[in-house]
Amino acid sequence: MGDYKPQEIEAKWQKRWEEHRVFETEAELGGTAEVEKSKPAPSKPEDAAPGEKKAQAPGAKTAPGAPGGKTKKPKYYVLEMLPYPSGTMHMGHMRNYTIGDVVARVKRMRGFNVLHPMGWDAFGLPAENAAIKNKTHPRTWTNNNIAEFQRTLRRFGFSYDWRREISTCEPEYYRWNQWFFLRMLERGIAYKKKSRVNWCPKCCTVLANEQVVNGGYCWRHEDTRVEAREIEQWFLKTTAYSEQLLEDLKQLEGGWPDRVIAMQRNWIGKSIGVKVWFEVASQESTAEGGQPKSEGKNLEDPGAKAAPGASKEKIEIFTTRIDTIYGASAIVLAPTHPLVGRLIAGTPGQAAAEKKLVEMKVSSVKTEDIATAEKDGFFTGRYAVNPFNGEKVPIWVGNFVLLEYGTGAIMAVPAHDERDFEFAVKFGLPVPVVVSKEKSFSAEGSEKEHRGHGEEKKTQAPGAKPAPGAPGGGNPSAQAEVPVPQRPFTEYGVSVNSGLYSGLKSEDAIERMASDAEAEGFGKKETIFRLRDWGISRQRYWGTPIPVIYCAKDGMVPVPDKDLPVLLPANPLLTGEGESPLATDPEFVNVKCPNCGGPARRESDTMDTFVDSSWYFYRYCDPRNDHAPFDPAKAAYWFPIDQYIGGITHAILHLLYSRFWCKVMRDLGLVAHSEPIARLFTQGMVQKGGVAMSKSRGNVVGAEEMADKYGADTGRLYTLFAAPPEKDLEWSEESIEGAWRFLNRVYRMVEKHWEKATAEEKREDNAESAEFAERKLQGPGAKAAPGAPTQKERELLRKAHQTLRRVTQDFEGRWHFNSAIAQIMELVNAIYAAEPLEDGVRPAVQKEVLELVTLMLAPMTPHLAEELWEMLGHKDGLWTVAWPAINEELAKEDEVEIPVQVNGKVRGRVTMPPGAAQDEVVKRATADAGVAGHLAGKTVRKVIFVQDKLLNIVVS
RNA sequence: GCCCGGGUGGCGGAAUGGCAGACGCUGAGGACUUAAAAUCCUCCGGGGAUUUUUCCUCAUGUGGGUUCGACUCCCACCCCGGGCACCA
Repeated sequence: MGDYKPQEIEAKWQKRWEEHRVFETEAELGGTAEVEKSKPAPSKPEDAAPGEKKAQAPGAKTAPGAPGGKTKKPKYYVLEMLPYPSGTMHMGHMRNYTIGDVVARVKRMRGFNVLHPMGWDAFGLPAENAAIKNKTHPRTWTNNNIAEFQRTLRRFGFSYDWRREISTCEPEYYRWNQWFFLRMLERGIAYKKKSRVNWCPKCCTVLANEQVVNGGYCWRHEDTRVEAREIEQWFLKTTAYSEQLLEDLKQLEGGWPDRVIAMQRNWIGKSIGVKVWFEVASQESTAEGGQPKSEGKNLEDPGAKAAPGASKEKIEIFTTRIDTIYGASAIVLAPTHPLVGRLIAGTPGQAAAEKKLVEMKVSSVKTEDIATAEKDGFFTGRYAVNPFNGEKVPIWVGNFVLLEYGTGAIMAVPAHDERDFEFAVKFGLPVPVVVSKEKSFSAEGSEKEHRGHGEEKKTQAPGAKPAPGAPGGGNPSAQAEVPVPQRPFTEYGVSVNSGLYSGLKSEDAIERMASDAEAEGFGKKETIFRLRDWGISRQRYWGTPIPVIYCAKDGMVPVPDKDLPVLLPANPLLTGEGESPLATDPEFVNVKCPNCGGPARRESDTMDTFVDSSWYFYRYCDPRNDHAPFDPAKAAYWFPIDQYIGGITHAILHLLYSRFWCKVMRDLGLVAHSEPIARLFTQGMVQKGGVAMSKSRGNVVGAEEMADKYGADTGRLYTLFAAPPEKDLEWSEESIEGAWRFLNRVYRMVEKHWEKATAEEKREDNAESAEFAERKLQGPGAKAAPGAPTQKERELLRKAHQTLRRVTQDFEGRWHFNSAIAQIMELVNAIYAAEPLEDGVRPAVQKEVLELVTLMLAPMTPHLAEELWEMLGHKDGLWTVAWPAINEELAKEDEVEIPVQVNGKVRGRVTMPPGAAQDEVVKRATADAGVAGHLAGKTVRKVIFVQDKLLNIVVS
């Protein structure tokens, strides 16, 4: 007799699991041993490499990957997101891995060949920064952290196949990043371009757009504003897959949380519209006084004719609402638009415009302001011609137009766009209405066929003075036939004041006008995406070197496959400032050209670490392959991932890049599928004091300290019980005490009965142990104890099997681990309530009930469950036992209590055998005094009867 | 502004059309103990009636609706959290 000592129990079973290689996958393909034969992960300074120590454990079962041992089990791939080994493991990690581990263990008990691997997202800035600070090597820092993190993971008994461990900073891994890069380079998916980039002065490196958060701050340093710089960068053409990335989201519906799909869709940002070219009117024409020409779609501008030598600039705009083009009262260019300089050259206001432009360019860098900034802009002094009606519209520059999106130029339609309306109000541009909500109005408006007079309908924005560029200003007789809108009307309606198109519904107008624009040669239907290409260049040391060489003679030359991997130099000079550390290392940089053998220079950028995590889950299928990233046959067996589990923080970046990578691999012929992850689960955060745990807030609870205090099983149980897994979890010391008490209560319960139960049972049946396990696999039919069961036995067995039914459901379907635990607690309470068990419950039944409790707890508190299983007299580990089958016969109720309602209020209860017919229930119910009282003197209108559930008598 | 979540006792939460508050925490009381801890047992949403057993009534953010019956479904609104945001 002793107490529950989690530390002892946990160490004992972890050792045994390892000896018996319990968590290793079975061979997915016939033939060779899969993982063992290959080399262990190299260059781990202290930690013994995985795969070594279990070579010949005494009493080990046949190696799962033994030759010819192809498994017949169905596969199941469950994966938690690759951790960055930042040192200590906190409760957020712990919760993530606990959920995954329960799933993995349940699936194993249900007869699946489970792949449940773990590895390290080992490249990245913190290692480099720590190395600079502590004057160590990033590899040393990283590997120390990995060792620490791994020790903690093992302490929690997570059921990983450690043979498959990978670390992305090892050349054996990152050489395949380089290999993929070269394949992408061959296909034009990887390319280099000069671009304005986000520069974090703290990281001293370039950030991806996605890494810029909160409107202009570094995602790592939320207090540091990102600056803009122009640098040559490597990009991966994610935009080549925009349409597929969007389209294939449909495949994920049902398997992924709706909000993640929504966020991805939002991020990709598809817009269907039209590009339209507006010709720029010559300056002479502008000087003429700007009387617009009204020859319909003949675009020849008189000014342009008058000066045939003048170049005809065209401004390309993009719009999703071409139906509003008759309401365009300006063209607005981004301040950084390349045409701006040429347009203002030679205009009277050139000097002022240039000054203004500089101001706007500076302020637009401060992205923080953009969201809240007031609309700003200026008139260039030039006009463009609306190709639909030949009308001249002023060309403006506006701070709200982004060069990066669309064409960097828009047509401003104030009457039908919020943003344009705001701009027009501020600068006094006209607000011509060209879409009406009502049909009758449109008929009226479309009567004037001479489009050239469209401007007569234009009205000044309320309270605004005519702007210099407002054509309405040149027409003093303009009068408001159409009321000045107070708000822009942005919905679809019916076109008005739109020439030939007046009277059309917006949908039809868009279609017709787009087609006409194409036919006339001044427009093109176009779909644009918000998604940008993925900038992967980083000017840092601790990442994958980009395998490219620059030769004075041959230009850019890819590193040949045979020369991979391009290794990181062993001893970099890390300062954290200035140029990339690789660029200043002559041994790394100076290289012979692979083509001509002449002197050349190596690329010194390294890759974004999101590259590492975009395909790592394929490597787990074949982690030691040294001639390919993985064997396609193995990936075909394991993929797609059946269940991926991680934080919502990766809803966009990591998952989008992973989806992109998969499609590239598909096009390379490596995989046949288009989506790598069939099901995604995003667990909630662990909070303390209502906020996420973080070092800066100082509210972190370490996994290690919790294991010290209560043991791993209590920690696991607590995180599962305290909240449903998708919701945030508020850390509570009191609640964890509750979990601890419960496990002690279970332990005491089993301890009290095991000795007697097993001893007596041996007399009855000394082959019980083996047979029990066998029976579990065969399904229902608890071994009938000789003689008729007692009432107490029936009740206990019923409760046990009912619990099993609910717990099975909670594990399989909804992942309501908290209510599964609540059910088991109820069962344990029922067993306590039935004490003394000796009184009326035979040992075999005692044992059956206790075994069910143990088996149901096994996925959640595996160490304790193993210990209890052993206490209950089993020689073979619990890991050999299948999930128990529900015995519906035993679970069935003898009688049910049916609430009886009168007019929907419970007025009594009757106890009936299950399946009792309505007549009988009504008969019994009306005999009930409480019910009868409410029926007296009333007429029964209706009787609602739900078998075994409820009776409702409606009276009046 | 747009798009997602969410709102139930002192607290975490359960119930997805059928007895609201399972299970746990906290709190109160009792048993055991010289005592404490641990353990075991009982009670614990508000209001009211009743000596007690018990009964009535209100209650799942607010207001409507559908239904014999609504935490659950529908409409409108309020509040909280998250994501996106001059996206043309």
